[in-house]
Amino acid sequence: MSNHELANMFFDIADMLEIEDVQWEPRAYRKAALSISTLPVDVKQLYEQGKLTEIEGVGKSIAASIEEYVKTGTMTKYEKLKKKYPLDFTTFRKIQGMGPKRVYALYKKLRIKNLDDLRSAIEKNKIRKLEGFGEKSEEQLRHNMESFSRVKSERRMLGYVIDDLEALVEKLRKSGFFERVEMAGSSRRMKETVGDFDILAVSGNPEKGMDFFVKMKEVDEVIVKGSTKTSVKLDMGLNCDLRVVETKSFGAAMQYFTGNKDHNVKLRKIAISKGLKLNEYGVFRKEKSIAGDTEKEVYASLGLDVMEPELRENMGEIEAARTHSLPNIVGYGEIQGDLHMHTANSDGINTLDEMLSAAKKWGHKYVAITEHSRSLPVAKGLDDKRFEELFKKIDRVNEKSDIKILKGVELEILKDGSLDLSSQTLKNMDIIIGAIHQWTRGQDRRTLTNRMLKAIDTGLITTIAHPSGRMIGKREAFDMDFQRIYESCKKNGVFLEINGFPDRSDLPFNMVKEAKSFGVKFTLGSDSHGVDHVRFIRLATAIARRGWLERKDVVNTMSYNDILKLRR
DNA sequence: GCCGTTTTCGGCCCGACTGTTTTCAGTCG
Repeated sequence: MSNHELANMFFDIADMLEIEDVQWEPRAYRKAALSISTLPVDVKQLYEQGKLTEIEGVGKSIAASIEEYVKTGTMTKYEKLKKKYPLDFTTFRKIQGMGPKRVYALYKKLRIKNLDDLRSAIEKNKIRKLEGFGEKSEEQLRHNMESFSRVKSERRMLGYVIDDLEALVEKLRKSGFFERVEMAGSSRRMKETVGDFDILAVSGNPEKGMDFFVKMKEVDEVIVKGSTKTSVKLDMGLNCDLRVVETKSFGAAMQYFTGNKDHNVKLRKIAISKGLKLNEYGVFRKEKSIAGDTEKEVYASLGLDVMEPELRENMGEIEAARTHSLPNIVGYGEIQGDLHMHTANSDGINTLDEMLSAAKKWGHKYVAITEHSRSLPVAKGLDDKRFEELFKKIDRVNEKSDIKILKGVELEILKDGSLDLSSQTLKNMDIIIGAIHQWTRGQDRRTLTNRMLKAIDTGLITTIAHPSGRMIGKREAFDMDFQRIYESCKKNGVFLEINGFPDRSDLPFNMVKEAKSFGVKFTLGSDSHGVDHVRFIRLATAIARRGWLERKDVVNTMSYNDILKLRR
């Protein structure tokens, strides 16, 4: 049983209840389904720990359904409804324009149960004759069914698309049709994956502006087009919404479209409690607008300090804003160097010199060169002797280079928690990044946790590389007792890495926030394997910010000399 | 069915766009 499967069942229940015209319950089931589908851990594990109702939107009744399903493999509520509506909701949901009501209308009138039925009905032009449908609806279904356009806009890793997105915004700015263009949505919050892209603009001539937008070469397909809202599919596969608002509403709109959803819902409830109304046009008392041109004003009207976009995840920031206790999160410009980089000496593709000049161009004052160690042969890991040679070379370069190099290693933590190089070699290094890459499959929670704890206890490691081990879309985080690891890191003065390589984005921001509460500090690394990756330090910084880290929590805000002292 | 700065009962975000409608329902974000 996977989270995905369970979430789909609850989405199905929501759809079926909506057909039955049940009030409110569909919303509850959808909310639970959404939380489950984005859960970082296995639901089954939460069930075993008796923590099901800690999931947002899961109460007594839904928890009981999950329990039933875990124990018996069936869910009575689901089965009962499904008997009445034997339809492939999961597939239909992926087709734009096929909501529950239309799905049911097609079933009732044409017995359409699945994609094949739908396809054949469309081929026979049966749908256009139905009440409530017409020729255009049928054409649209034909198109959306074939392209599955909603599915094609899959979540993308921000690190791989953000430069293109920013270039798109810049193009709109330069078009002359807009007075102002800004990025909003999850990319403004610097979320590690984005499902679509929101742009906000002010324009004296929105029709012309929208015309320009839909004709851009980056646009593959127009989904809807109006004078205030236009949605397109970009050639990179992401959907993109452009909204045009008036200047007096710009702050409210930025607030509204930056989100996230839970953050906004909470704000709106606060507004209601104060007798106000909050929407994308402003804050209103009765009909009168009392705030709207700036985000600061909007938040202030609700009794809140304004916060950085990265914090707007409903993770306590609203409470902190109310009590004026928001963190002063680390700035992108405060990062002085990169503490995780590879060159062609191990599995990178560029030379030391090439990496250095790319880092210098980025603005770094120092970088740590941290090649893999010998027990990772796929990455051409170095043994003691080759490290010795590499460090001699680095010493020579350091003498005349204005960008400084820290001598380091990404060191294999072996199967039993011992380290991959002699302590003599390690003593000559400035930074030692302990990493678990292999032999995890056969290890259970206790074994893996102890392996990590043993490595931390050696007192030789500076920081832990990509600590959770997750790979977005490929692999879940390690099953480890992270709280014990945080405690041990704090006790031993070992840092945790925030790895900015998009597929990793590790530690994840919610775990960063938790680790910080244990008093742990962090190193940021791009994990660059080539000059194109140097920019990923920005993503690592974004995760630090989303995890509420301040300047003092981040080692990379220190100078080269201070980091050297730290090691000693 | 869930949840608590409005609450253990009574609310639950709200506006844009589309197509098929002569005033609105459905879908989406």
